[in-house]
Amino acid sequence: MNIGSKTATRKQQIEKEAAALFHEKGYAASSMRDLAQRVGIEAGSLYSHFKSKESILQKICFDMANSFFQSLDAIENLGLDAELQLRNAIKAHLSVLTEDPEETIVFQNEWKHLSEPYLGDFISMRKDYENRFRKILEQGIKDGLFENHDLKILSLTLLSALNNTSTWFKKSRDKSEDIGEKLSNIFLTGLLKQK
Amino acid sequence: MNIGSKTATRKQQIEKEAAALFHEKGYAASSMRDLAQRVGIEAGSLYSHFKSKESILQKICFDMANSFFQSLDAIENLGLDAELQLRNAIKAHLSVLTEDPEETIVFQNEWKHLSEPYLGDFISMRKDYENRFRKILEQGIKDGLFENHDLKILSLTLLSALNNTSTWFKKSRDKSEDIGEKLSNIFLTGLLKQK
DNA sequence: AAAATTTGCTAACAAACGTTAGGTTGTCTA
DNA sequence: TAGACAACCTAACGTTTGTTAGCAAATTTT
Repeated sequence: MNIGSKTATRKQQIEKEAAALFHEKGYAASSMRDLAQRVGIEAGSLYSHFKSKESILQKICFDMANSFFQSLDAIENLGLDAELQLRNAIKAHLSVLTEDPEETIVFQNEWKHLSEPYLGDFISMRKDYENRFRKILEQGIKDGLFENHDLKILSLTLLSALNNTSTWFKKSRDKSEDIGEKLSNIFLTGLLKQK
Repeated sequence: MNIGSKTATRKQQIEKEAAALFHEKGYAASSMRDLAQRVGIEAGSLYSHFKSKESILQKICFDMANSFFQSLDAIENLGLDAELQLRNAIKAHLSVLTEDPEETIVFQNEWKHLSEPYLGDFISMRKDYENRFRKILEQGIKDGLFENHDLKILSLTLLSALNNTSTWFKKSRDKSEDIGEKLSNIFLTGLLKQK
């Protein structure tokens, strides 16, 4: 059965190769023949594992979405103050992102090619996730810990900065936790030396 | 001749409509027949104005790139301190971005579909632009004005935050200068109230 | 050992794609 | 007014696309 094993199944191999291909060329410009060649099989054979091209994209997008969601679950309701909660959320987000950088980029850039009802589901999941980050920032402001910045701009800025790391992160060079700490410090203490 | 006039030429109209279409569906998933229908002509007629589909993308990408470059020219070598220089650079970048939000998004997301030598030119222009932002930050650190954050992470974070505004900016609702000031404050003073 | 399932191949389909050739119409220029 | 040119149309081209049907081999389950 090979469930939970370390040897990748064909299906997993296809998914991994698809993530790399979709990342490189974009979903729409990637053909099933392209993908098949990378895997080392014929185009038609892909349909023994996925029922359509879009279903591969769906798998990548929703697997990543679930990973990001779960990474936040472990942090909330721990009674931490806003600063620690934010530092942990940043660390958690980057941990998921750096584990699968190519899947993350596909998740970020290619979701618009999902068809309904997947598209709607995806968008609302994304909105929920943004809201959970916003809640942390809101709490920090309420508690008088954070400056009273514009909440919408603040949360979107933070998330865009986190997500952008996927474009330059290299597993062989960068450490997820280092980046997390540096990003946390940038946002928490700001650029100016004296206040 | 209509040069410099306010009535858009067909070519400009096609470019505008292409930006909207490429933004909505992505370059690869947008067909010339799609585009022609939006303009109100037949697909073949597009070739009286552009010699290929890619040449439309080239026009959009390099026009935007030039706009962003020029917006920085006016700021450098004015003898401003790093904080003011940064505030002005942010304002300038957002001014260009908010003037043509859809072109900006295409510029950001679809450049990978350029072929050589345009692709290489584009990438090096992008790198140059990033470096000019980095220089401002570097100067601020050297002068003891800014905290000694990781320069690479800092500059990429700042630019990603700026660029991300194109995804939610609405001309009817948002003011470019407001966003610039709020973003500047977030980055300059940070989240924490006391140091 | 028989049966069922998984995995893959080949060949082909209908549709959509970017692009071109050749012709028509209208408008500006000499 | 004659000619040049720009803008647009129709029709078609060769390619590539996602996907399916039918079949073969291998592997797993019963």
